Amino acid sequence: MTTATMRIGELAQEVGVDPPTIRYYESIGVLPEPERTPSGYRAYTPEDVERVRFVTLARSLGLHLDDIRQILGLRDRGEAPCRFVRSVLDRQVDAVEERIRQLQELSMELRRLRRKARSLGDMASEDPCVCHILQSAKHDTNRPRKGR
Amino acid sequence: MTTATMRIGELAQEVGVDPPTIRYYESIGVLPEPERTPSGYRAYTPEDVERVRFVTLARSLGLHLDDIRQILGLRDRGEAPCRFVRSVLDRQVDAVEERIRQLQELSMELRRLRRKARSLGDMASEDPCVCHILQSAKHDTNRPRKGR
DNA sequence: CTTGACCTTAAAGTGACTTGAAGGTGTAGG
DNA sequence: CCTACACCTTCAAGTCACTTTAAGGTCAAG
Repeated sequence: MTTATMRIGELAQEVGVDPPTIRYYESIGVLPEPERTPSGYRAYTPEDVERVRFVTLARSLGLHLDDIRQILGLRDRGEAPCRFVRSVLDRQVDAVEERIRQLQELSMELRRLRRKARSLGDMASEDPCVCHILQSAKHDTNRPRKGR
Repeated sequence: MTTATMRIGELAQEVGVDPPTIRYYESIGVLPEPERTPSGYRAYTPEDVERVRFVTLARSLGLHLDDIRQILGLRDRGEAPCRFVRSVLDRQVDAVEERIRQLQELSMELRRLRRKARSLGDMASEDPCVCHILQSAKHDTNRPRKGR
């Protein structure tokens, strides 16, 4: 029995990602180096489809590729990743909810500024300050930088 | 009357950013090239403090440096940036609220998975699938990629 | 005259890709 | 057989908003 293999484009289409993304995952060790056809094309198996699908699923939950690599690494070594997955999930819930709180504060501030902007009309360009609208914002309520 | 100038470290401390950040802003044209002392140190004026403060304020509202550069550019050419600021604000409110919606969906999904993970306990590592917990997630409810 | 805090530049690293250049492969049509 | 054309290959650079590192110059205090 010979296993049916597919090239990178077919795998990509199957899962719904771009071929360069798959090559990128391979380059950082999230996907193993696949077999090659005699002419050097990557030849993927159905298990690879499953693995890439898992990666995109985990990414859509906001997990870092670093965590995903560790989960897959555990599996590859025959260990159940449950304990690790639970801790990642805990961290992720906290991070997402913290981000939501920040964005809700930001949203209120933006709406306040927009209301003010609409009521104010255009300012004279001779005015010395950069922007009356934005400068009436509270400073530093939101300092995220990190976090999806 | 000679204007008191300050070096980059003083400006940075005043506003609460790192010196490299100020040099970065200069390199992308958000800040103009400042005067230099005879030995080559950047010499900033109080107006520069105001300008950097404005940039950090706008950044804390989530505006892109690209938009901020445009706002400052308008001002530099003597035009009032009000109209542009209003359109940026409109876009930003929409973007932030869309992001909040995505994260709220994501948060619910993550909590669902975590509940399941806790009730499930550890799986046998002989199990063929990568991760029962994560694989029970709905696929593709959230495809952000972009957006702070 | 040395120590230490500050400054300079240029380059590389971050995360998760995307885009581009330059070229090889494979197949269908004329 | 030749030529389009879609697909594949690698490597490098671009994205965004910085942060970090390296290698060196300046300046005041002790």
